[in-house]
Amino acid sequence: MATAKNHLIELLPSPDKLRLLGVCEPFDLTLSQVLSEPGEVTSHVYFPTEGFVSLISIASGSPGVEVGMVGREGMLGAQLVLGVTTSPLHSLVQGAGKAWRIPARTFRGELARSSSLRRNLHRYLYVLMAQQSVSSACLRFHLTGQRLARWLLMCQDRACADSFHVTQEFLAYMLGMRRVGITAAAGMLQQDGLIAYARGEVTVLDRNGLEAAACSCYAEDRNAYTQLLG
Amino acid sequence: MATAKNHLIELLPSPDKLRLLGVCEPFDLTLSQVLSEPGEVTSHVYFPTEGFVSLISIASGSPGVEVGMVGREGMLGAQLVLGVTTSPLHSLVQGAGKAWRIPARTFRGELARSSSLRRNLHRYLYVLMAQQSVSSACLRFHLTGQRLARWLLMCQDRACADSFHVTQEFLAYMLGMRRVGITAAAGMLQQDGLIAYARGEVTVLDRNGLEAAACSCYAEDRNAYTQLLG
DNA sequence: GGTCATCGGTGCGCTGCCGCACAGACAGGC
DNA sequence: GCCTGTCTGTGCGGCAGCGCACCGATGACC
Repeated sequence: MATAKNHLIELLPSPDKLRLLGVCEPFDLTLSQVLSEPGEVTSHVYFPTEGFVSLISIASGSPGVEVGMVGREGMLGAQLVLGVTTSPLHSLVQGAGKAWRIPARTFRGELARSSSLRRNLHRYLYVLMAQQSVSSACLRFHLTGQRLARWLLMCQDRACADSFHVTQEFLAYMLGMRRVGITAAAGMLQQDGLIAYARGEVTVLDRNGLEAAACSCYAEDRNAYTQLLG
Repeated sequence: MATAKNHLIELLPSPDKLRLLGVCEPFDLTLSQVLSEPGEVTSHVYFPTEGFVSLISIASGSPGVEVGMVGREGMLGAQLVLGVTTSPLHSLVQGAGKAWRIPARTFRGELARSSSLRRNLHRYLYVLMAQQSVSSACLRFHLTGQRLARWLLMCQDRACADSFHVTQEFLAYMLGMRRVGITAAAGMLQQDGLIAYARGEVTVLDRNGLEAAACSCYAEDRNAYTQLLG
C-alpha cells in the first residue's frame, strides 16, 4: 500500500510517523457511512488515504449543508488536539475508499508524545476554520454554478480521479439547494463542455475551464492549505 | 475597574491571571475601528471587557457577512495558540468600549508559560469553530427575522445593556442582507413589542419574546460556550 | 433658525431559488 | 422480456430577497 498515504501523516518526521502508523488500523470507508454525529463522543480519528468525507452542518428544522471536506490531505477528529472530545458536525463518507483509523484514547497518547503532530494538527485546524468561514460567505453570495464547479474541483482533488460517483440529489444536499437547481447548473457546465454527467457518474473534462467557472473560494482554500501544510 | 473583566482571563488560576494582567495594556475600542484585516500579521491580541467586535468574512466580489462575535466572553487573536500569526477574517469594532491588549510576541510568551491559558484558548477556538459552522447553515436556511433576533440577543449579551447603537445599514451588512430587508424584519419585531427602534438606537423590550423569535442557533451557541467555558 | 447629513420607511420590477409534480431514460433482477 | 427502482430533465406558481430610487423625519452643527 505504498500509494495509500495521508498527507498529514507524511508530514511528520520519520520516528513520529512510524510510531503513529504503528497504532493505525486499516479501515474501509463505505459510501454514505456516518462517521460521527453532532455531540457524539469521538471514538476514533480517521486519516483518509483514498476516498473522502463531508462535514455537514445542520441548522434546526432545515436540511444540511456541507461546510468542509476531508480527504487524504486532512483528518477527522482533529478537535482532539483542542482537548475536546465531541464535534458539532455530521461526518458522512462521500467517496468510498480507505483510511487509517486510531482509537481516540490511543491518539491522545500520540498527541502527548509528538510535538510535530500537535503542530501540524494545529495548523490543520486553522485551515479548516478558514475554509469554514470562507464557505459561509460563499454559500450566501456565490451562484449555484460557481459553487457547483468549486465542489467538483474539491471532490476531484480528493478522489484523485477525473471521474467519480455522485447523484444530483446528493449534490443538492451538500450545496444546500434543491436537486432541480443542480440539474440546471450541471446542465450549463455540461453544455460548456466542462463536465460529462450521466446517471450519477461525473467526469471532469476540462479542469482549467472548471476552475474558471468556480468561484475564487476554491483557490483561496488551496492557498490556505499549501501555505500552512504544503 | 473592578467590573471591567474578561471572562477568558477570569477563568485562569490566580497566578496565571495576575501575570497575564501584568502585561495587559488598556485599549479603547472605538466604533468602526478595524482591528485586523485578512492575511495581515497579528500585532496584538485583544480581550474586550466592554464593547465587542464582529468577525466578518468577505467572499470575493461580494459584500461581507458576519460569522462570529467577540465580546467579554472571548478574545481576538486566539489563533496564536495554533501557531498561526494571521487571520482570514476582518475584525470590526461594533460596540465601543474597552479591552485589554497584549503584543503578539508577549502573548506567545505567556502561552508558553501557562498551560491553563492554552487549555482555555483551545476550548475557546472550538467554540468559535462550532459557532461558525452553525452560522453557515443558519445563514442559508433561517429567515431574516429569526437571524435578526438572534443577532440582537448576541449583541445584548456582549454589550451588557438593553439598549445599543446600530443602524439598519450596518445590520444589513452584518447579516448579509439589504437594508430594506432589515427595515421589514425590524418592523415586525417592533410591531410585536419585542424591541424599540429609533435612529440607530435599539432597545430590547422583551427579552423572552426575542428569544422565542430567534432561531435555535442562539441557544446552541450559548450551550456550546457554557459547556466548555462556563 | 436654517442648512445639511443621517437614518428609516415605501414602492416597483426583477432574479434566483423553492416546492411540487410528472415524465422520460437507463440499469439490474427475476 | 418485463418490472421496478434510480436518476435526470421539465414545467409552473410562488416567495424571499435584490437593486434602485425617492421621501419624510430627526438630530447636529453653524
